[in-house]
Amino acid sequence: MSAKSGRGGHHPTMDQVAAAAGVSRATVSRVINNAASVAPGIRDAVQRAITQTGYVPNVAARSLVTRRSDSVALVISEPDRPDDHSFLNRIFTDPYFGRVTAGATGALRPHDVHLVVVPTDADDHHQVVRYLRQGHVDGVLLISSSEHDPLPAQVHALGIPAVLASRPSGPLPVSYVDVDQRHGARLAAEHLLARGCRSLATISGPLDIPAGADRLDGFRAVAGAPVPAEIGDFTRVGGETAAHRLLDQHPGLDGLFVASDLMAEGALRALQDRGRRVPDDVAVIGFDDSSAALECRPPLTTVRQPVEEMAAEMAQLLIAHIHTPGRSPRSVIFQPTLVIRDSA
Amino acid sequence: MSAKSGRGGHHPTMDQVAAAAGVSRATVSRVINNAASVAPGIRDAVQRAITQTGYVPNVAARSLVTRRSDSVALVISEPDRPDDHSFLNRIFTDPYFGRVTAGATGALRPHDVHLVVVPTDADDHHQVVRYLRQGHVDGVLLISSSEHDPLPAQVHALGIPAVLASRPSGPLPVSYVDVDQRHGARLAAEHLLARGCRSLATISGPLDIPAGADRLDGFRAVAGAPVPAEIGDFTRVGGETAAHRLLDQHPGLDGLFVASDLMAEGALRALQDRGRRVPDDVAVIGFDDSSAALECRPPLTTVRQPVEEMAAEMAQLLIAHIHTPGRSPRSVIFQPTLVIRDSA
DNA sequence: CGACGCTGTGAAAGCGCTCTATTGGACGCC
DNA sequence: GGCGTCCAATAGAGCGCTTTCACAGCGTCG
Repeated sequence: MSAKSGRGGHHPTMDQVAAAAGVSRATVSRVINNAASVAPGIRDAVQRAITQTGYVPNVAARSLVTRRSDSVALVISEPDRPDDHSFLNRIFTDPYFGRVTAGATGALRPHDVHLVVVPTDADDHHQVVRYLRQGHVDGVLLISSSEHDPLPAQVHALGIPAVLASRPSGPLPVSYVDVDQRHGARLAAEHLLARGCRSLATISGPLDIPAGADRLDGFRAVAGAPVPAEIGDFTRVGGETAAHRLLDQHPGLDGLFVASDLMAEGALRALQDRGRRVPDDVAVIGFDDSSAALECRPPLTTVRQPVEEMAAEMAQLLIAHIHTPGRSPRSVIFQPTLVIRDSA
Repeated sequence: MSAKSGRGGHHPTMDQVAAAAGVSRATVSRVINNAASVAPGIRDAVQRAITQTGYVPNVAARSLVTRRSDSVALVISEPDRPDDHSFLNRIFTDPYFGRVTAGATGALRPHDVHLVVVPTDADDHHQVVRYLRQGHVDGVLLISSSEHDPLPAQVHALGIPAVLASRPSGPLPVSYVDVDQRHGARLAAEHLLARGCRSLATISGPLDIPAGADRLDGFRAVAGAPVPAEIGDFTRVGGETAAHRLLDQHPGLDGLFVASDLMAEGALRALQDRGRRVPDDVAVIGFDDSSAALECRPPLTTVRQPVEEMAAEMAQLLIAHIHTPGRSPRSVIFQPTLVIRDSA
C-alpha cells in the first residue's frame, strides 16, 4: 500500500517493473493483460516485481493506444421543470436511479468496466456532449425521460455506442430496454375492477414522457377512456397535489392508479388528509415497486418493474455494442407484474 | 455536429487540424489551451479549422503528457448496514447527496473540472482505491460517514489530494469542511426550551458517525445529560421506529430533536399515528434543512446546514490542493442556523 | 547601422503503454 | 549433424498530445 519510490507518489512505470523482473516491457504488458503465453516462472517473477514496486498501469497511456477507456457513462437527463430547485434534488431523491445504478454496476463489474454517473439537465447538455466526445467513456447508458429531449439523438449522432432506458420517442436506430408500460397499467386497472371498484381514476406522469403517456393509455384501455386523470410530475409532492385535485372533482372515486410509487405516497397522504381510508374507501395501486412502496402506509400494492434486471440488461447490450461496433440495435421488453400488498 | 471523415467516427487529430489551418501542431495546441501568444489571424484560422474538421482533443493523449485528468471524484462511502437492500438505495434516496453534488459541480465548472460520482460501500473499497490509483482523477471529495471507515486513511496514504466532508475521526492531516454540529444541536435545544417544552428527547444518528455523536452531545449539553435518546439510521423508517420506541418509554415528551430531516419526517408519522399533534403536543426540530423539511406536514423547523456552500468550499479546497501539491491541510467550519417553520 | 531584445512559429522529443514483426533457442526429424 | 518448426521473449514503432528549444522576423536603441 505504500511502495512508492519517493514521497508524494511518482508512480513506477512499466520499464521499472521490467527491469526489476529482468524481462522486457512487452512481457510485463502480457502478464498484466494476461494475454498470450508467458512461462510460469517469468510470470511469477513479473508479478513479484509488480507488487514489489507497487506498480499500477497508467490508464491514460493505456487508453491512448487501446482506444478504450473501460468505462461507460450513465447519463441521467432530467428536464428542468418549474418548481424544482434542482434536477439533482429530484435525481437524488427518487429511488429509481439508485436501482438503475445498482443494476448496471453489477452487470459491468465482471467486465472490469467502470460506471460514471453523469446527471444532467437541459442546461448542460452541451457539457455532456463534450464529455462524451472527448472519449472519456466507451459507451452510454442513457436515461432520458422527456420525449423532446434532444440528447438521445445527439448521442446517436456522435456515433458512440448507446443504450436507452426506454423506447426512444422518434425512430432512432438505437438499442433500448423497457418494460411493457401499457401492460403494467392494464394489470392495475384489472385488479381494481376485480376488487369491485366502481369509480376509477388515475394520476399519470407528465405526458411528454413516454412512460407517463403509456401508463395512462394502458389504464384507460381497460378502465375506459373517460376515466378521470390528473397529471403529476413523478414526485411525492406532485402526487399529493394531483390527488387533491382529483378528489375535489371526483369525491366519489374508489379506485386510484398512480403512475409511480413516489407519487402514490403523496396521494396516500392526500387521501389520509381527507379522511379516506385505504383501501376501504379508496384502493390505491402504484407503479415501480420501489423502496417507497414499502414505506407507505398502508404498504402499496404496485406494478413491479424489475429495474435492476433491466439496467443489467442495458449494460449487457452496451458491452455487446462496444465489442461489435456494427451490431444492429435491438430492444428488450420486460414484463411487469402486480405485487399485491395492502393498499388495493 | 457531424463532421466526421467516415461513418462511425474516426476522430480527426491535431495534425489534420494543423494541416487544414496551414500551421504546425504546436500552434494548434497553443490555440486550444489558449496559452502563450498566437497572432489573431492565425488564431482565427485555427479556430475555423477546428470547427470545420469537428476536432475534439483526445483526453487520453492529453492527460498522458499533462498528468492531469481534469476531473475529480466525489466518493460517497456508505457503510453496509443490515436491513438495507443496497447502499445505493440509501444514497439515491437522501437529498443530502444531491445537494453535495450540486454544490461541488457548480464550484468545479469554472475550472473545467468534471465531477465523477463514485458511490461505494465497504465491499468495494478495493475497487475504488484501484480506480483512484489508476489516475482517473486528480483529487477526491470524500464523504465518509462512519468513524471506522478506513477509506479516508487509505486515500490519504495514496498521496492523492483529498478533502473530507466532515471532521476525520482520527488525526489525519487532511483538509475538511464541516458544520458546527454541536452548535446546531444546541440551537435546537435552546429553541425547544424557549418554547416552554418540559420533557425533551432526541433521535440521534448512529453514534459511530461523528455527525451522529456530535449532534447528540450538543443537544444534551443544553437540554441536560439524562435526556432520553434513541438511535436512528438517518433514514425515514429509522426515524419512525425510533420515535415509536421513544414514545413507548416516554409518553409525556413534548419536545423532540431529530438529527436529520429524513428521520424527522418518519418521526412525524409516528407522532401522527399516536394522535400527537405537532407542535401543540410535541414540538419537533429536524436537522439539515433539506427538501424533506418542506415536504413534511407540518413543515419542519430545522437546523440548516448550507450543504451546497460547504460542498463548493470542498471543491475550492481540493482545487487548491491540486494546484499546490505541498499545501498544508486546513479545515473550514460553517455555522448552522435555525430555520423556524411550523413544527416547533 | 549593427546589436539586442521581443514576439510568433516550428521541429522534435518524449509521456507510458500496446502490439506487430522479429529474433533466439530448444527440439524433433531425417 | 544439419535443418526446419515452433514457442517464448524482445525490439521498436507508434497512439495524439504538450512543451521545450531553436530560430526567424522585426522594431528599438546605442
